[in-house]
Amino acid sequence: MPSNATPPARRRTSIGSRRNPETAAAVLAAARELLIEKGYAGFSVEEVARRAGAGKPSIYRWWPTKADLFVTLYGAEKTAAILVPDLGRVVDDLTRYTASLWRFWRTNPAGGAFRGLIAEAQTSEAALAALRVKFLPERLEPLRTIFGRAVERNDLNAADVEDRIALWVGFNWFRLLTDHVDDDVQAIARAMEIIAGPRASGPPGRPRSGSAR
Amino acid sequence: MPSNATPPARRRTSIGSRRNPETAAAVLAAARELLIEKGYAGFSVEEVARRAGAGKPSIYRWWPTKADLFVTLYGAEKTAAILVPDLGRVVDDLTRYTASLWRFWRTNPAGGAFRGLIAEAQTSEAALAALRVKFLPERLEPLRTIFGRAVERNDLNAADVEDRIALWVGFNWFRLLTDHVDDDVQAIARAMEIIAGPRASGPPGRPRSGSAR
Amino acid sequence: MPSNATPPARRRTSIGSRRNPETAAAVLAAARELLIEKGYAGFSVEEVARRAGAGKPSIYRWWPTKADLFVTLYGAEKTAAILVPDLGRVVDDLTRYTASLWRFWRTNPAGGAFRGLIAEAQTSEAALAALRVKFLPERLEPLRTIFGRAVERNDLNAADVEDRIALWVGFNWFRLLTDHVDDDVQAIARAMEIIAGPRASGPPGRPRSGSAR
Amino acid sequence: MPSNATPPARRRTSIGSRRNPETAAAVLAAARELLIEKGYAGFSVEEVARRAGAGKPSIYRWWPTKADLFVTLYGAEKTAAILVPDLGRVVDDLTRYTASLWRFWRTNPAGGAFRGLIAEAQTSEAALAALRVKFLPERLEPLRTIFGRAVERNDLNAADVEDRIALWVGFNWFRLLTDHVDDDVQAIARAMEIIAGPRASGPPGRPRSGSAR
DNA sequence: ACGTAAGCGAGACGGTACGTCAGGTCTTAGG
DNA sequence: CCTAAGACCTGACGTACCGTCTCGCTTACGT
Repeated sequence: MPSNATPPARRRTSIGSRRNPETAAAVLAAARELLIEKGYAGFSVEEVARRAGAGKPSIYRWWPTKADLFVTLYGAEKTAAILVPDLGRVVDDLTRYTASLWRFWRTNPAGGAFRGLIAEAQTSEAALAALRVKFLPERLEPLRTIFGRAVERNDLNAADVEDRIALWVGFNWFRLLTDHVDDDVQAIARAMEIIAGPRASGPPGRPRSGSAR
Repeated sequence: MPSNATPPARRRTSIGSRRNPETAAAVLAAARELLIEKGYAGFSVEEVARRAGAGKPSIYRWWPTKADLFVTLYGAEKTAAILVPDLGRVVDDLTRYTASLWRFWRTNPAGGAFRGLIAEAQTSEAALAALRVKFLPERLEPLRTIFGRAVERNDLNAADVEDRIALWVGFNWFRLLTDHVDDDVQAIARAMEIIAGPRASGPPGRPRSGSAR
Repeated sequence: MPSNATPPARRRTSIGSRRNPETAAAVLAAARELLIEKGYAGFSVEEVARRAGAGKPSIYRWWPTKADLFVTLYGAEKTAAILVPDLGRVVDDLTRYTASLWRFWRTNPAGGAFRGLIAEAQTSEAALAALRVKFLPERLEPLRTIFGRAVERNDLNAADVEDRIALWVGFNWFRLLTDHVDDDVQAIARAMEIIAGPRASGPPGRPRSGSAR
Repeated sequence: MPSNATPPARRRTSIGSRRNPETAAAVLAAARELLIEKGYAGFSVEEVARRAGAGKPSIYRWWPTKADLFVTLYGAEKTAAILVPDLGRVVDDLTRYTASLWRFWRTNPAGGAFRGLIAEAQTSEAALAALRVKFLPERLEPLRTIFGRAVERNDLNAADVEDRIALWVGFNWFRLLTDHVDDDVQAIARAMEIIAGPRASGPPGRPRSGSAR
């Protein structure tokens, strides 16, 4: 995608009654830049339109919600970004994947886009729906893959997976939303060891032995 | 303080050169109601001022940021709300405490206030700082108590506590921000069992023996 | 022409390299209906195209200006609508003709079309020219006929006619533009008696013999 | 009123909870200029706000409708503009007053404002109401004065006045809306002679004694 | 008989303006 | 010196139309 965004943007003209991919690209490029420059605060559809040399209605035609724009933006960045590791041990996979994800969040506008999406979801019902229905299921695929392998290896109980995924997501959100997605791999690893660890079950008072799985 | 908030609010006048506690109360009451009625979306300082029969500047004088208002509001609600259970087993304590917290979030404006604070923190550096410095440490005291007891009982390693707290916080945020703070105690318990469970450590390929701590 | 306009409109396709009269008819029918339904306010080319099942460019091809559309529309309605009365007395002719015209304006889209044309002329130089050059002269023919007969009868001076026509036009516009084209024939008659009456001339101070009471 | 309008407009600061007259003045000045520069076409609240260095909401607060803005604008110009002549003969008074009015329309933005008001009334019900209720009655006072004197002199029948006023208004609108408010006093005088002349009444077929030329 | 030229529905596009909403600042008047 | 009140600027929101443009189709006409 050419960086034809910020200056008034070379004149694009309509290509008729089908969507103009150049326009879409220009909008996304402008949104990307804006996110880098100003973060989620200071992000506005108005400004995106200005930079992209697009009309606001053209943006609203394709992204009826700011959230939709963030989703697309995030998707565009994520494409071909993070490999799902397969190191034979679930904690290692989780740690590496999480560390990669955080690096991605730190170095791309994606992190900002995601923060924006979550913030938006607090304000708009539509954004919340987008987050829950369109975004999360798709983005959690890698996690399911990693945990799925662990289940196949009999390292984890299949019934646990959703709970562990919820913990993983929460951990990541917490760090992202408090702007703490650093590169402390040790800290990540420690959290992952708990997420992937055995349950603390058994009779009260005795935290149990031979626990999980 | 009388609940004189929502209707045009009985006329308050200045009480001279000292802060008028009635005004502060009316503002908080109005904010409270608004949060209950419409949630964080649909919350605006403008509307609070309208309901409280106060001027916006009066609000901004005492709560320079929306986030400050949320902090006060959340604090006012939480006070004297949730007991820290002591059932002798960390999972049980966590489960009960979490369930209580979620009920609190569902039934008080507190949930909305907290969502608002987090959302605000994505936009404003000041709010983020407030969230991290003033808010979180204070609100996590109960958790430290619960985990502290477990450490004393030798059920958990002291070095783990911060990691487990982070997981617990993330889990709660995730649920809150996706509007999923239901009363499924089973689900809570399952998550808590993982949070309080042993680590998955040990040599690669061997998911651990004699695991946690 | 079938009244196939408002519902999505039976599919018309091109009839080759000549103008498709069905399309023109559908556009005019849709414009007609829209004007009846909503009046000039609420009239938009967009909506006409929607109702006619026509493309906007097809409309702009044949009516480069909204004003042109109104002109056509008004012309189409007026055709074969109002007879020029010949009652032997100019006031009676004027009164009857004016009353007929107002009824026509009330019951046809014509009134809306004319209001639209005048309004458009305030915005567009082209529309103003159309109004002055194409429209007015043609539409005033009946008036010239009526006054012409009066001149032949020696009831009026030929030199007066244009002035009286201007007064008549103004009176009608005033009523149309303030949405007051009612059916109060008495009021019309009174105005016509003045328009067709003798001039108030004579030396200053002496309003002239036999004059106004 | 200083011409402090077009450049971003020297920074005005609020004077507290009472309307800022500087703002009102700046808005009106900007509107005035815009009307002169571009006429009614090309007039937009947006542009007025831009030039006045005012926020759109500030404008809408005080002039809820574009029409209201035109009314104020017209009023501001008219103030101290046209004297009501008293020459002893109604035709002379009308002619002189009308000629003055047209000159005023030609040389001030007022003409544009009035055209805008009328055009607006075709589009918005509110504007139409403003035109009929607020504007016209007030602006026709001079006419009532002139005709009132004629009635007192027994030159005219009191019952005629409203009809003659309607004709006068229509004549003026016609000329204004077709951009024909020239300075042909002869033409004005001829029209006024008819407006102020005797009625053409009497038995059908006999246009009444002493009548038309 | 067939290529070309035009008309057509469709609808995306860049724009401009609309009227509204909220944020946060400022000033007044008064206690 | 604080307070209530609300005007103010700013800037974004999402919507409605404007008039232009291009597509891909269909048809009639001229060769």
